[in-house]
Amino acid sequence: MYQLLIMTKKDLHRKRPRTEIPEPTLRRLPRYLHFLQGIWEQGQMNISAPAIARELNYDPTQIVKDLSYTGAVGKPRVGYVTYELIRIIEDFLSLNTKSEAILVGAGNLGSALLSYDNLSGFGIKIIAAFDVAPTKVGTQIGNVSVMHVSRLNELVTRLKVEIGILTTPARIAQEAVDIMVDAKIKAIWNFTPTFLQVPDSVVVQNTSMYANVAILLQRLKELKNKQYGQI
Amino acid sequence: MYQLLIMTKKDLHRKRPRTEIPEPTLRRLPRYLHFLQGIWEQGQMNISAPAIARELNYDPTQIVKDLSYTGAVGKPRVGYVTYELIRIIEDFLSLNTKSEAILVGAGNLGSALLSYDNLSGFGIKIIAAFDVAPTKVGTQIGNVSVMHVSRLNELVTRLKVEIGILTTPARIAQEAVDIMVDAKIKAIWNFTPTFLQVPDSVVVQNTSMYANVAILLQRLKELKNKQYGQI
DNA sequence: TTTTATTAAAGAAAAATATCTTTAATAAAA
DNA sequence: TTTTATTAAAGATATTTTTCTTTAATAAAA
Repeated sequence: MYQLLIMTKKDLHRKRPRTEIPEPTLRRLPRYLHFLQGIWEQGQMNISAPAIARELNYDPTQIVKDLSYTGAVGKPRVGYVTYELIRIIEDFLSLNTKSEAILVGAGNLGSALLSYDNLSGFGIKIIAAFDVAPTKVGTQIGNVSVMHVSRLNELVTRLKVEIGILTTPARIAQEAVDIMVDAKIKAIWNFTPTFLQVPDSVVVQNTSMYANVAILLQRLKELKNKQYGQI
Repeated sequence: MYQLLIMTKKDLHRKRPRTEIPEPTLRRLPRYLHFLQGIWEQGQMNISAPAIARELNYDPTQIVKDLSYTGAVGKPRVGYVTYELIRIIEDFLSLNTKSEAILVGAGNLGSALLSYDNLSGFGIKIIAAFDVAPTKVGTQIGNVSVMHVSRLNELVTRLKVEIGILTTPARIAQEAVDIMVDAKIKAIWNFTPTFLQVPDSVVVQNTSMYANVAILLQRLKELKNKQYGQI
């Protein structure tokens, strides 16, 4: 992911100590949050790390470590204050400050995200969509206007949008990214299976349906092998 | 993920050596595949691991290791035969044998997946969808019929469907999963933020939009800190 | 042919991550 | 009050994953 030629990964980590949250932790935090919201609705005022661990089938110390990244501190014999912990995690994940984003590629997946209400539920608000198809341009999908890509730069620059969601066909993904980077987009959520070329000043998060299917099918295969193997 | 009480993870791995493909590998394989399809279309007959590594910014030996899991072997000084490698990876990921799946929850995200043509492009074919809303039941979304959940068990059992896609609201996710498990679904692709309780004989693949947004926003935050921090 | 450069493959080392262990704090019970 | 059980936090260990190193193979060039 890092495009380093001279620096090794070791050097990189020496340069910025403790600033980078481990990705596994970031993947678990939303899960904790959802669980906490559930028990909060049921009126549970406090929760301990071991209790969370039991419910979610995790290691208790892992939960303590993950939570410590957010700055949350618990009390011995009591645990964490449920609503405080929820607020701390939400703040930490920037889920409260709705970041504005634009979307490029209003095809199947793009339209889905545009009309997917829940998207606003996790810190991102799509304020505009872009496409090239005349059938799409000028329409509204889920309260968001679809404009021609030629207007991307002007709008993004003017409104200082930092996040771009990429849902174009893979074929033209890099082209779309170049336009985004040109308009000073700083973070790209990539739903295409393309490996994007971007400068170091831009972060890319890949959400590959392919990868998820691959893992699911593989685990299913392994499960079957295991069962037949046991006899 | 494994619900073991007496066995430790160590024991587990001792029991099935070399059967479990590392998840990072499974995440990278589809990326290699996409890249290979690209160069194949451009008429490139052979490709070496170091060449792939240069293009995708990976470590060359990591690519060799990942590919060796699929059984692919390359020739020194030539590399791999492009089309053979594509076929081997596709076979390995079961992308050629379209597995049949059902979908539960025909809301925003569910409808999106139903009308998302590409889904069939990666080894899964949704043959039926289920919901409870009278406005949904009886309709067709992307050539797939939406039926009432009460018909799930009969249909899944009769057609021996093994894969279930979960796109219900989080609130009723576990309920829906119980129905799926009851109907002998063996693999669940979970798009809800819920932690699902399933028996050991069922595999779950979580695709959490929340987690992806969390990672993206965090990396963006870190990027800004880094830039301001440098001055 | 013989040499040379390039490569896959296998094994070792390093880094990242998860799990286990110990310690200190503290609320609840005696 | 004093004791006890439970807990968070910190540190140590183990595991997993990635990266580095070495070796052997072989196609292309001399």
